[in-house]
Amino acid sequence: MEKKVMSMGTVRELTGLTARQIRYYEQRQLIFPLRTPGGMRRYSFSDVERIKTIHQKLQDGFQTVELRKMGQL
Amino acid sequence: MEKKVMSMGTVRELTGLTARQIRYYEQRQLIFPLRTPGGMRRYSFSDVERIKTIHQKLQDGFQTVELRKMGQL
DNA sequence: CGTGTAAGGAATTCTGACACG
DNA sequence: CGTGTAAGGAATTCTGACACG
Repeated sequence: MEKKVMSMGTVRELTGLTARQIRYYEQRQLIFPLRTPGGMRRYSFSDVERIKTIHQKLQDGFQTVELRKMGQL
Repeated sequence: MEKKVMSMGTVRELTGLTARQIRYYEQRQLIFPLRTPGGMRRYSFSDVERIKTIHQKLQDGFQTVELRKMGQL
């Protein structure tokens, strides 16, 4: 499940989040999608799970900086 | 591995085949990718394996019609 | 039969910015 | 801080067709 194979659209479907949210988590150094030669992001199933957890934590009141420090998620 | 999550580009990478070949196998009823509302194809890891097998069989001299009859691959 | 390619269009994604609170 | 949105461009994919052998 580590293979980075899905594009933004699929991740949006699987997580229920918006592209904006997903990209923001990356900007905050919480996820690290791969890039195709053309610049497109590629995510793994693990990334999807991580994104869900991140969003959940944010709902619980945490901030992205804290989540980054926590490391695991 | 049944989830249809990857687009053509990823499948091309994982199989080493061209989009033309992959679409042809679909036209021959050997694989059945999902379609996004916008008409884009989505494949699963199982599809990728199946595509590899199909190509191998073709190399072995089989024809798509025969492969379809065989069913399993 | 299985695959290559040029052609034109449509869907998808990307970045940087302005906005809100 | 986390997210929405309009803007313009670039990458990706789609289909139908002509070609070859």
